[in-house]
Amino acid sequence: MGRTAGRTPDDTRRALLDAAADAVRARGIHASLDEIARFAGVSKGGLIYHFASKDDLILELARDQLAAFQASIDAALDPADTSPGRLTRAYIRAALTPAGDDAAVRQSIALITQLMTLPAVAELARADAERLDAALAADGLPPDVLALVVAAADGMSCAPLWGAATRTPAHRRLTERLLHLTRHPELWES
Amino acid sequence: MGRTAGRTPDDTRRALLDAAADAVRARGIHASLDEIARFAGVSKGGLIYHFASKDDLILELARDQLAAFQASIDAALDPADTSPGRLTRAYIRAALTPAGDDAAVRQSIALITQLMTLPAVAELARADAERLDAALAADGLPPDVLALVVAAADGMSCAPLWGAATRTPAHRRLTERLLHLTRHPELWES
DNA sequence: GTCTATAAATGGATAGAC
DNA sequence: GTCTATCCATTTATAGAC
Repeated sequence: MGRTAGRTPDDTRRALLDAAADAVRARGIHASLDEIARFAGVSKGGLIYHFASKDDLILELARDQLAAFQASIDAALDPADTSPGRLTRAYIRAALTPAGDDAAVRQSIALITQLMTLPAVAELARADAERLDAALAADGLPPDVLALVVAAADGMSCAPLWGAATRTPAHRRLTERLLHLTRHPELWES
Repeated sequence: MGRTAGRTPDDTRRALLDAAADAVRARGIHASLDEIARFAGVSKGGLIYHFASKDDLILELARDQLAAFQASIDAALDPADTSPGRLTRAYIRAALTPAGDDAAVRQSIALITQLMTLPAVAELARADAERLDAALAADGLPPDVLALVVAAADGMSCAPLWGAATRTPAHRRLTERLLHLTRHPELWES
């Protein structure tokens, strides 16, 4: 008894994580458990059954978001591309192209900054960034070119944070130019 | 009566804004008024005398931070430099060099993201970014070069947000390279 | 101009019913 | 497996003393 027809515990958990993401995006990290729970169609008590505390919920949400970004990098890997810089190209595409419904991926940057209010999340994100940096460093590009390309991609993907204009022709051209540079690093090194 | 010896109302206001900045950096946007007030050496009641509400305090703090960043750009303007790109170079220096005690300027990025939880602050920051973008667009550099250089500077200055490594040799080299590019835009345009 | 005391609201978490 | 009811801590904001 008690099981709501048509929703498994995993479904409920998924719904709660999604609701938490929406609520935090909209209201910031202080979105209340009550708000999140109602948004997911459960009660506050129901939420607490699935996540032991608010901190626990936020930490799991952070894990979920970081995993989603990594998944979008993996999805952007071109199997036919075996040249140096293939991971870097996937990173650029994942960070800058609104592929699929990945407008969400862009927004998740703003979300992560909210989640990082929690020290445990900050540490998780730091470790994740370190892992990614190491992988990129081993991607076969000259360090100077890698630094430029990653910085530019990060800068463009952060722009929405400030409400700056994005998806302008200049930005699209720049994205292409960065991808081109990873294939011809000598253009920058020379 | 009542006036605490040796501190004018403006001094108190300044102390409260500084304390709020410290508290929000340390504890996030949910730092309590009580905390902030004690840190500034006033009572909660004293704080509320100077700022009508917490939202008011946060909004004024955001104005203060944006003005400080603009001031550091102005300070980085080279009077002897009259070539196209002089404002862009000042922007790069302000965003990337820890001049003076401007380690605070770097940290203020993380602070602003916290403050943007407040919709009024988000709007303020958006308008400020728009103003800055317009000024940079009128700086005389080819749009493609401007887009690259600003994106790369933004990306490097955002890196600490993720706890990523910063001030590495590669970053210092990249900063110099970006400044160089603003003086020789044909290197990228060609 | 600043403080104390307190009101009023909200949020996180627990206990136990169903 | 989920909900209701409730407790307790925290927080913003007010009222009024000094």
